[in-house]
Amino acid sequence: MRIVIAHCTVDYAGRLSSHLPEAKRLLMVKADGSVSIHADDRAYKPLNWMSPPCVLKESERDEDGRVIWTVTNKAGERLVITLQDVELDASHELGVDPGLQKDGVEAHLQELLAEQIETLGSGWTLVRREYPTAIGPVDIMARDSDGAHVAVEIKRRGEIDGVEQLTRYLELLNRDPLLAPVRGVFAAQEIKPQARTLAADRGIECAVLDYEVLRGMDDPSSRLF
Amino acid sequence: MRIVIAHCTVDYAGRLSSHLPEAKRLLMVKADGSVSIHADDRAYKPLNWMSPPCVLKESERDEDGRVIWTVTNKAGERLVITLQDVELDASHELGVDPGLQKDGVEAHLQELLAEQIETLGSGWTLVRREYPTAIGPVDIMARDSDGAHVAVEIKRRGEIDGVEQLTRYLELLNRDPLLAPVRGVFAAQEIKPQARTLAADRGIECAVLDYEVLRGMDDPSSRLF
DNA sequence: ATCTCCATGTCGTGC
DNA sequence: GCACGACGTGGAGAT
Repeated sequence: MRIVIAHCTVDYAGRLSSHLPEAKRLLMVKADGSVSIHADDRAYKPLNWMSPPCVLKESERDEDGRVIWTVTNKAGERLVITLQDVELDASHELGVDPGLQKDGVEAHLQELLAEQIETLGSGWTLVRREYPTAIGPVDIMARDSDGAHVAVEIKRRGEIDGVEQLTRYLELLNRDPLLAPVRGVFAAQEIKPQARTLAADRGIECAVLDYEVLRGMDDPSSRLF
Repeated sequence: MRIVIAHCTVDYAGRLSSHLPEAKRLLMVKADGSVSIHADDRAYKPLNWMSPPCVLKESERDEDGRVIWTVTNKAGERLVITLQDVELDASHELGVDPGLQKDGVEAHLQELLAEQIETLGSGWTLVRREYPTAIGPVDIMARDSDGAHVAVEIKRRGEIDGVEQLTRYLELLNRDPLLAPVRGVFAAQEIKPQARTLAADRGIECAVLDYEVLRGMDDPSSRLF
């Protein structure tokens, strides 16, 4: 990884056009060739960048001490950086990162809820996770205590688009006489009021999931029986 | 801005839990207090981060030469970084950035299309941009050559959620007897097949916009009259 | 503070 | 390769 701190101007032409007036900034060149330009605020987002795969060409220093970096990719996007007054230019070998281990995302919720489908209703049974349909997989397909099918859409945060998604699935599933009528359950750790209202309007039930409880139930050390 | 290159392990507990095993990484502390941790690949995304506003507390060096950074925010999210073998620790004053100037985003498309609404149909007239409704503004409200209202949703890339959005607007607008019937046009630089299919199913027309042409038409230097 | 929607979204995954 | 959905989405603007 190469870290440069310098005054620079930047022009990007690609999916849009953009320009950065001259200012002192951080330039980061990574081992995969990618380049990003950071200001002194916002942890996450660089002001400008080029994602890999891409190629950086560095010009000779001109009579005013300027250097031009031209970063291009296959799609014809182009990032041109003009540097001057370089304060820092450091290269460090970082090696391959072992990567981030995550816990608590939607996949976990789905796993836990599938194992404990009775959380949603007594006597309910799991048909399968990722139940395939023509327009994509339903997170969980289950049957209620009467044997009727229930399509469950799981979100970490339940918002309107999740309800729309489930609505599309239900519309399709209910066209299948072997399945219809299919009930819908919108399950999330948190459900926004607007989503709850829309769900009610569509005849979709809502269920708020408690990740800690689901995980606790799943944790053998916490089981009483 | 403070740049540190060091071996570190990272634990995050907040919206999810995550862990980074020990490896050499770049740590960036910005003037707004935000912290991000970068590996040597992917230009855009840090492995881990804490967005401002947040507070960084740095421990004393322990007997093994380790330092612990604890970054917390108001919401109770917590990022704990254990550093050792610090290779670089550099601070640079960057100042406030003048910011990015953009050209070619949805706002521009909307502006240009509003000026040239006849692109969508001969004899069409603009009612207004950002036409207000109870559930949010419609990008463009127009009238066709028969005087019928047309709601136009503009996207850079037309996907399903854009069609859903327009559908919600149309549902609402068509309840107003002073407006109904309201036609819908889904306009984008590129429309995904699934979105096109859904739009057709909902009786919504699609229009592919050419940004260069719209801009060219708007550019006084290119006008012939 | 909350809600909404855009984004050069990025990133993984399944086809 | 394309398409779809999740993301600690982030970030900006309006209510």
